[in-house]
Amino acid sequence: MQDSAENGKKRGRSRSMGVSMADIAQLAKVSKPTVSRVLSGSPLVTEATREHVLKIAREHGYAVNRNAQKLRQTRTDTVSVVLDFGSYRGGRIADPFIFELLAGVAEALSVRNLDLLLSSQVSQDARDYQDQISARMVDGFIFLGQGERDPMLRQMAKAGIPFVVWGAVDPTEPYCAVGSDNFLGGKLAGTYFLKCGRTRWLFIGNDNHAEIRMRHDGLSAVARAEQGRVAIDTLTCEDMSYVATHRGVQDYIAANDPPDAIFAFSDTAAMAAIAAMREAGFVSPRDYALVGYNNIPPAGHFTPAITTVEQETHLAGAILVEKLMQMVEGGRANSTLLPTRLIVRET
Amino acid sequence: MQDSAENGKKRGRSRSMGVSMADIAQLAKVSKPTVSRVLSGSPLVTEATREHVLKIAREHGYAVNRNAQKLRQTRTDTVSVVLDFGSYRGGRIADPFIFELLAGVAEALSVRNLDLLLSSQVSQDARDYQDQISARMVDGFIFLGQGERDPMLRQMAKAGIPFVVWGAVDPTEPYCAVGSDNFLGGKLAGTYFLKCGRTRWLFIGNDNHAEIRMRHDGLSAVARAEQGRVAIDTLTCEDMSYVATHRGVQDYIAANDPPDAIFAFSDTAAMAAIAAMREAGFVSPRDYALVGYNNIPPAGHFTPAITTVEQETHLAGAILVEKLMQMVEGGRANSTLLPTRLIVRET
DNA sequence: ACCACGTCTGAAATGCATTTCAAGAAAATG
DNA sequence: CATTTTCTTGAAATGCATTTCAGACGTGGT
Repeated sequence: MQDSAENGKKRGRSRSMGVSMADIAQLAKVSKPTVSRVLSGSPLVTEATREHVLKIAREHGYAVNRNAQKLRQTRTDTVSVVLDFGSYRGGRIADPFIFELLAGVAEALSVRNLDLLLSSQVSQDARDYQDQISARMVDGFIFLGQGERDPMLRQMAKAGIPFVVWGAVDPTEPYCAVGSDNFLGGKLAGTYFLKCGRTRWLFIGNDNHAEIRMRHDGLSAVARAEQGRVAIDTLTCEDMSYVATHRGVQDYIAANDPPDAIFAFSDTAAMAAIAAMREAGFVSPRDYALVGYNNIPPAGHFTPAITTVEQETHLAGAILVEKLMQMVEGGRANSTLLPTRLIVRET
Repeated sequence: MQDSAENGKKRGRSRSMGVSMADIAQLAKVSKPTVSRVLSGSPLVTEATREHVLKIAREHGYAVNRNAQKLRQTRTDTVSVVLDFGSYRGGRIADPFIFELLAGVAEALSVRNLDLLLSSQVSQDARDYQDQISARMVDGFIFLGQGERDPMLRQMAKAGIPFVVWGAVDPTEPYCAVGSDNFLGGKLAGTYFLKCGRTRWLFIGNDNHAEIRMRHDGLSAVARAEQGRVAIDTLTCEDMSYVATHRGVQDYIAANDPPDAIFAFSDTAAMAAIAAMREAGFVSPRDYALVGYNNIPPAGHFTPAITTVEQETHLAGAILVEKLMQMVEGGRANSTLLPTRLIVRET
């Protein structure tokens, strides 16, 4: 008693158990390897055999057992996408940007016929990711936003775990990151502020996040070049939620001179800033210039429309997947900056 | 030559191949079943054995091969979440609501230690889903939004494929759906319009989508009860994107008397309507009452703030997963309406 | 007519963990 | 002390597809 085909014979038919390749082989009067070859599109079978087997397989609604398949093969053709929902759920703010990014990745994976395993339970321990590789669950990881887990990512890179990151591109980091040119993004915002003649700038964002820090640096660089003609201040909110940002701005303008330019780390944060400023009687663009980040769909339709730095999510997904697969196949992949530009909206 | 442990012996050690359970068993001087029991937390092993094996396993970074595991077991502990990114990408509108729903489902799955396979490549053929079950890829499906695929869902239900749907709850359908009480949602909007003294209502939405049709029906029921005191019209846009809705409303008000109340199928659509109306000189709430749907985070911060029907995404996720697992375990599950209420915002 | 070579197909080995069944050891009972 | 239970543990069978390797069949060459 070896194969389920024989089983079937010995212990009566349709046991409500699924059919196996052996069953199809028997029915088609060929061997398992032949069925396997047909189903995987191998050119080593005659057209006649191929059609015959295919017909039988279809008739019986047979589908290759993916677990047996993956067990035998080395690759899993599955990619884990790690997305920290938690950090977005704070204050019920699901930034649409991340969603678009996810859609971009999903699309790119499906083009290559790879499965997408979505991890929402985010671990800070490199070992957990190593385990998933060892367990042959996935071929690699795509991190959407590196958040504050840089040290872990370095460790993972050292361990040779294939992964790519959407986020800050820092050539000194040992891993492959793809992202917009955050430093340039910051400079674009600063240049825009100068063009609008603004001199009291406020940066909203948390420097613990590498992406955001680089935007901050870009903005600061422009300010510094003005040699004292521009004052720049920073507001770090408790978390990245709408609510925290809203409160943060309220508190800020209660305690300080109001800024005449605000650069927020995201369009969502920009919306929060707009609301808080309006409550205090300041409206953009009359009283202050505003720049957000991401160019999420509502940004253009908000009142006021939000000037913002665009991120190309579709392209991002394609590149992330491409880089990851390079690594999975044993190659190296280097970080990439995506085209980054300012979308000016002056209602 | 049977087990990889023996293999190891015969063809030299660390072949850069992963360690298997047999290896751990050998190292720990126990048998494979014992290791298996330890790793699956079976109570049939002594505490001493457990710790000893665990220690060795950890030392060697061993993780159970999930493919071998799933091959042997019947369950896959994986759920496929089907989400038609495509239909949202039209016009680059990623409705944050779907994202929140996804987050809710992801959270609920992770609580139960189930993996989430995200399918973005949406098939209209029931057989493709049957294949995924036959291939032991997943235990069942969660459809986020039934869109226009009702017939297929019926077929799937008949075939006994375990799945649940977020969307319209229709007791006459043979499958399990979870969703807000769309009819009630429509009635709430109508009642609100009456309270505001509005008499020329416009419904924006496509009746091909069951959810939306039911909202329409709810609204119409209220209008009908007014016996002619209320006029109600419908605007069906080309697709559900922001852009199409915006253009649709523009065209509508160019050709018709402007409505004094608008009920839009989503908050995103509501935003589009607001923009189009404003361009024509009408502002809410002065000139017209507006009700959206979903209560997405920006709705409360938009100008004007959007009155909307709330959907509880977190609860939705939990219920969807619970129902699905009931079905996977062979039980039946019946459709459920979630609490549905109007969030009134009058800026 | 015989050998070489190319094409197609099949038997057996392989990847790895779980489950069943039975046996051995230890503890409880008479 | 003999015997019945109760725990622990292990050997072997099982789930299923892919890959390697060797064999079969047919065709072109001499």
